[in-house]
Amino acid sequence: MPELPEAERARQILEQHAVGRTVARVDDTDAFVCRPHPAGEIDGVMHGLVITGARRRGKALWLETDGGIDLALHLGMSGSFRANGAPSPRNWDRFTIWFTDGTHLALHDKRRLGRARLDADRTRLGPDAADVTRADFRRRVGRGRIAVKARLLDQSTLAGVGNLIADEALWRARIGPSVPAASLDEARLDRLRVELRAVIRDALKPGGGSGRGAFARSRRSGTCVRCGAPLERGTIGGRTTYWCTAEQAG
DNA sequence: AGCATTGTTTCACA
DNA sequence: TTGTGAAACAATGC
Repeated sequence: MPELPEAERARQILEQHAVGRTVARVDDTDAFVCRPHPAGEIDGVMHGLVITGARRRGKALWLETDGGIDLALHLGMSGSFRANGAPSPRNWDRFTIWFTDGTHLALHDKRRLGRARLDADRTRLGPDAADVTRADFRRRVGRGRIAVKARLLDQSTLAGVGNLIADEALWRARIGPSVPAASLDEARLDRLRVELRAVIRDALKPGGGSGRGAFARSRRSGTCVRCGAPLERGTIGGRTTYWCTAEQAG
């Protein structure tokens, strides 16, 4: 599920169930999720620290502590947070923080592509896609021979756009996903930014989500819900991509 | 059985 | 050196 909107919801869970609490113990025994930390290292560092903030940039999440150390958390492809839940089946809780008040918070992640690590490097992360400025968007997205969709998926260009939101925004802006990023003029870049932000805004609403837009219905039916033309399917930027053959020709 | 999956990192190559 | 694309990563669901 996780793209920017899901990451923001996850951040709110952290805000509600972690901020203000003191860490009693951490289960960091999943070596893959906690890479490169050996088991016990995060636990040792976090023990006794108070969580002072829950922050997000794009899909990257992190908890701030009164020890000046950040705990970075990433949902990967299938992660979510469960507060005070019953133990999940098949040990799908990959990382758990217990607090001194008896509550706990678990990173539930079937595929184990989620991450928990200390002092992660966020310097190469671009501006958050939800509030990137028009000038910034033009400069960062509208460059290079790379397909515009691949550019949108690059987290150092913009932070937060994933496969579904990229397809949805390009469809709404009527831009072909494979056109070179630098071939878009300012008007089209502005249009893309407006639609991208609208997609994110809708997905942040209650009942929304990254795969709940109008284009998601087209994707299921194989037909553009706007014009009725068949959708094309291909691979762009390493991800399966759908687009309308009539409206997104160029 | 085989293929696809809403993400990131690493590696090869131009 | 920089930009680009493909493969690898892990596990599940169809």
